[in-house]
Amino acid sequence: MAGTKKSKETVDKIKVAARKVFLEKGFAATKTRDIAEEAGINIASLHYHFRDKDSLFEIIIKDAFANFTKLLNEIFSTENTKPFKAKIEHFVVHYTEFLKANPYVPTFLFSELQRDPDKIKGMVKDIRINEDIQKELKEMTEKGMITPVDHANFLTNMMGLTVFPFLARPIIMFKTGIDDAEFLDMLEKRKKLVPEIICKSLGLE
Amino acid sequence: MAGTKKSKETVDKIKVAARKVFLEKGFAATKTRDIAEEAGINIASLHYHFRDKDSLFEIIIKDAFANFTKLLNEIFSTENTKPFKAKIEHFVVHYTEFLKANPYVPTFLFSELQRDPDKIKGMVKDIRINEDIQKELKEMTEKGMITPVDHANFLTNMMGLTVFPFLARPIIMFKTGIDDAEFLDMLEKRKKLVPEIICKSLGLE
DNA sequence: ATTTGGTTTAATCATTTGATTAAATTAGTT
DNA sequence: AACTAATTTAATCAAATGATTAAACCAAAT
Repeated sequence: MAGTKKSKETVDKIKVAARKVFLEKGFAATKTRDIAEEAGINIASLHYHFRDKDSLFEIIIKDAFANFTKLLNEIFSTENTKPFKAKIEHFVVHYTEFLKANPYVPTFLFSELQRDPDKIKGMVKDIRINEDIQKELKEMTEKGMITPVDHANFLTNMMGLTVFPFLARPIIMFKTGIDDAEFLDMLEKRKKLVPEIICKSLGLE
Repeated sequence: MAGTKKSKETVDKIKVAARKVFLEKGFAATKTRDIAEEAGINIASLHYHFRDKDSLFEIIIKDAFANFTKLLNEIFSTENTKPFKAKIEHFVVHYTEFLKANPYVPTFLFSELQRDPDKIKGMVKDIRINEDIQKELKEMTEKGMITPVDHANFLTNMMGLTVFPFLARPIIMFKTGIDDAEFLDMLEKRKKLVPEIICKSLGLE
């Protein structure tokens, strides 16, 4: 077919641009013209490759969510034989780095999911982490290694402590008067701090 | 002056409606017509009492932020002589109840602050909590009661553990398969759990 | 070189949306 | 009751915005 190659480039340019603008501004504040301009293409071309604003958004948010949750499954897989604390460290390090590279993702996801909570159902099913974590927590409890915890609270705590600094970043920076470098340093230290907090809360070690 | 009383009612109706719609949908997704309809008034009346959409929004977001941070100052005031753990419990209980009554506030604030980070400067200055907490943490450290922590991490952890469940609520509920009642129960238990985690992390008690 | 089919563009449409205007209405004052 | 000033309303405007159309363009096949 003719022109196929060039088209693929355009599709990619649009996706990259759409991802950038949607993540920064959210769905409603994003204008199709913003995306077209960011991509350096015509608005009509956008509609030629993607039916409309909604379907383009659908693709971007699904992708963002998949990226965000991808790591989870690997790290806490039962096939992973690392010590539990090492898994937690792995989690915190990986998500801290991911969020440093994708700072807009959490606010974007939470805010768009709040506007359309049903959207979750189609996206969250890939997360298979629960069963594995639940199993490992149960085993460790039975061996007397940790205080009993349900996996919902465990995950909430670990994710909350990891993600929250990124959500509250402007407030933290402004109130403590630290600059970007110092904030990054804080994140760096939290790679050790957060796993310690979680382990202490479990009575582990 | 004539009509003053009726006008005050209208102003209140508009504020209540604006708060509701802005918090649920965010600035960009909110149409002035949505607010007018919710308030049961005419669009022009909205512009008569508030210059434009922006200035109405300004009022709402400032109010939301003030409400959100109001409790902070009281609870951790140096004039408050409660044991430190009791202050933490107080914090978690109060914020959990506040967020149960105002579930849209965190996502709304984080997402709007991300879109316009400079807006913070005008809003966060009322938070006087830092000095007091910093002082109390320092004193306890010197007395050998706790492991050293800086107040930025302390606040981040305490707020993160308290607020995060509300942000991730739809995900938590869907993945764990719990219903509203069970989620509220989880929140209830976290009123004890979170202070324990924080205290353990400090080596307190 | 011409044809063919996919792709891109400029121009334009219809609707939405923030905002305004001028008239109508209401409540207090004389 | 008539007047006055504040408030509310219906009607409308201008700009922004999502989407479409028809023509131009480009690359491969014949």
